[in-house]
Amino acid sequence: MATLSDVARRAGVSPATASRVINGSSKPVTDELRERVLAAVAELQYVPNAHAQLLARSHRSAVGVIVHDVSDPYFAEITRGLQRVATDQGRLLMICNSYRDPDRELEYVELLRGHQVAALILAGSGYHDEAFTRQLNEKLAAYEATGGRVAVIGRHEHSGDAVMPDNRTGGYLAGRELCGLGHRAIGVVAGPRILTTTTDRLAGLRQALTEQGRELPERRIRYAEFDRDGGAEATARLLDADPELTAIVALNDSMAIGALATLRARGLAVPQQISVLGFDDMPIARDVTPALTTVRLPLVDMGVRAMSLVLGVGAPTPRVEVLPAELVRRDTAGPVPLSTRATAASAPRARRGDATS
Amino acid sequence: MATLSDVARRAGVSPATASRVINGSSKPVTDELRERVLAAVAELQYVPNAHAQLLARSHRSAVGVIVHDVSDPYFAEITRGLQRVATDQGRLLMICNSYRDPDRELEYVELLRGHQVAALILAGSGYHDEAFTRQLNEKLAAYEATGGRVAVIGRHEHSGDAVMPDNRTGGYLAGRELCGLGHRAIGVVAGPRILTTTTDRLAGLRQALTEQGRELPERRIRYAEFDRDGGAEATARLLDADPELTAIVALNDSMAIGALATLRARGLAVPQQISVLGFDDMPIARDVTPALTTVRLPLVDMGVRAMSLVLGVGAPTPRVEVLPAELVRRDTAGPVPLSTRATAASAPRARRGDATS
DNA sequence: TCCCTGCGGGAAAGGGCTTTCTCTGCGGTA
DNA sequence: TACCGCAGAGAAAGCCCTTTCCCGCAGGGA
Repeated sequence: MATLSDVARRAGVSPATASRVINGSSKPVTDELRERVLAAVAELQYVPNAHAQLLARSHRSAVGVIVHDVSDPYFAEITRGLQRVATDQGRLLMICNSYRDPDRELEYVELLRGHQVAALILAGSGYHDEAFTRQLNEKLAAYEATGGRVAVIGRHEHSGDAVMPDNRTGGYLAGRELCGLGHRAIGVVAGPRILTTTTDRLAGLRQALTEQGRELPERRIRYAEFDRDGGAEATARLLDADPELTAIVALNDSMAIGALATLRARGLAVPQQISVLGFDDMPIARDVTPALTTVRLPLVDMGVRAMSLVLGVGAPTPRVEVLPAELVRRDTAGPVPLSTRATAASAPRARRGDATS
Repeated sequence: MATLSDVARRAGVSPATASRVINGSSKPVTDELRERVLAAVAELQYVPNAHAQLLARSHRSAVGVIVHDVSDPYFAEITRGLQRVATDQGRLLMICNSYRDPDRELEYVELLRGHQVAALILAGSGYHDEAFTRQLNEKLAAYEATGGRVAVIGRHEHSGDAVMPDNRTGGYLAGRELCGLGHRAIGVVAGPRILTTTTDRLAGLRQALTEQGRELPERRIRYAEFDRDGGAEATARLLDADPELTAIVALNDSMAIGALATLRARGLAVPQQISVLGFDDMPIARDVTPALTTVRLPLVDMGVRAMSLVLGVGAPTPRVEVLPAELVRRDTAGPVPLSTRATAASAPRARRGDATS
């Protein structure tokens, strides 16, 4: 690879001058030398070594992002928001997928710190795990002590700036909607119980039901992976245990899509025989049939806010922005069937839950 | 930020020794010194400066990837394959989204070169654009001249290693299937015509129709963005111009989903009144209703192959691996309606194509 | 006893760039 | 004419690591 001194030699100037031309330094360089340098750059196909630059420059520019999985639409939307602001400010983003593995999350904090990022954004649910939370906070604190900025999206564990979707109210809205439609036997297809997102949404849901004098017993909750297959499988288990269910709340849209798949495989009509509610309102929610009734979260906006917090001026006290959840009525939630499911014929048949495959 | 010499000073050793302990060098260090260094690292929360490391180490380890958009399921799947191999070999991936902007693609090649990546993978369609192709090839050649490895996925423009989905045969399969079902009035919802992926798929489709003595006139093709909204909009335009259509081929699944949305909005039953075929078989294809009949591409495998090519031993002559396309029959393609759409009542009504919103 | 060997450790030379500081030479002022 | 100031260019000091090279020392063989 050609280096800066190669360029300088070829142009007959010092490396200092070459550097100034290439970076558009404020220091003036005569046009003739400038031309010569530019010509040499073109001839040698010179590209500056980014590591050397970053090492030599004192100021940090890139921003590190840790998400569970960018290809998950939930995070894809958040990332879109992050990108928008970052691009506007000429920042590069380094995005890492933790795949919901706490250890990997910890590793990535180190890695990004090692890459001298100016700021760090952690998006995704927190964990009910004391030891992990403490470790993470230590690492974040160490990073902040050296001037790094940190913001989290959707997790409580960090004491600094945060953008929080109102998961609890979202759960509440889902519960209230279903109660309003007359449902009593409501099952929940939940994400991993170790995630705070799961428990927050569940708490809101439970509160709504309790207020209406109904209940949400543990036996009507199934925990699984927060994805399509997890939703399909959890729905199958739920139905097997309790064929009387008239509604299912999935704690995110991916799971809801899995739930719809299982219901379809079992021949249960949505929403005539059973209602389904999702959560997040990812783009695909409107394209499934029937279109998914769900709780919308302003995902892109969450990303925008978080990035703005972290790139803007710091605040003496932590800022927490809570973004509201909102119910989006589409076609998967309807009134409770009059006969309360006298027609639950197919449930026992399809025991194996093969919709998951 | 603490530096290596801070650690060394605190441990009372030389930076060389500290470095050896931290990196697990092959050179032996006595246990006592090792302990002291490790203690200092912990106390100072030391994290090595990645840029300094990369600069000091001669060998390059990271791999650069340029895709159109990771959050697009097509590329998410490919990326999954890339990741799998890279992780196995302890390589870091730097993933960049070009958002189908050729200039951005060029920029990212430079950027990644500047970051000293060991290899470069470009995934996504090529462009029918001489000037761009030449520029890109120059840049890639310059990179390869300095020992970089390059592989492309799904584009012909580079003369080196390549992994190619068999787009043409895929298009052919789609066409043959539709012909077999008796369709004659077939419309195409296509991606941007500047993309080779679009033209390759179209070519295969056209070949199949021609073989069956049918034709695919330009007026039955609509070009739009390669995404859901593009598909919805193109379908609306197609239907407005030609209400006699009995089948629509969308050149990728996202567009197919948009097409289904438009058809639903217009009250056209799929597949009873009109058939729809997709392309790619992204995961969501089986979850829409009716489940999408589509042409499957082995996306994950494409990623695996490309990464293997680029990390394995080089070959004197370029290797091109063509991966086969395969028709997946689900529920959106059916026989041509007997009455050849006497019931096309709703098409003129919904002129505005408001399903796109 | 002497020399050689090998082990554990440090000194120092990069790696490629930015940026401060220094130097030269010119035009302008007193 | 002597001096000052400044524009424009270069020298050199880092930035933070890794790794080679070298040195001192202890142990073993002759």
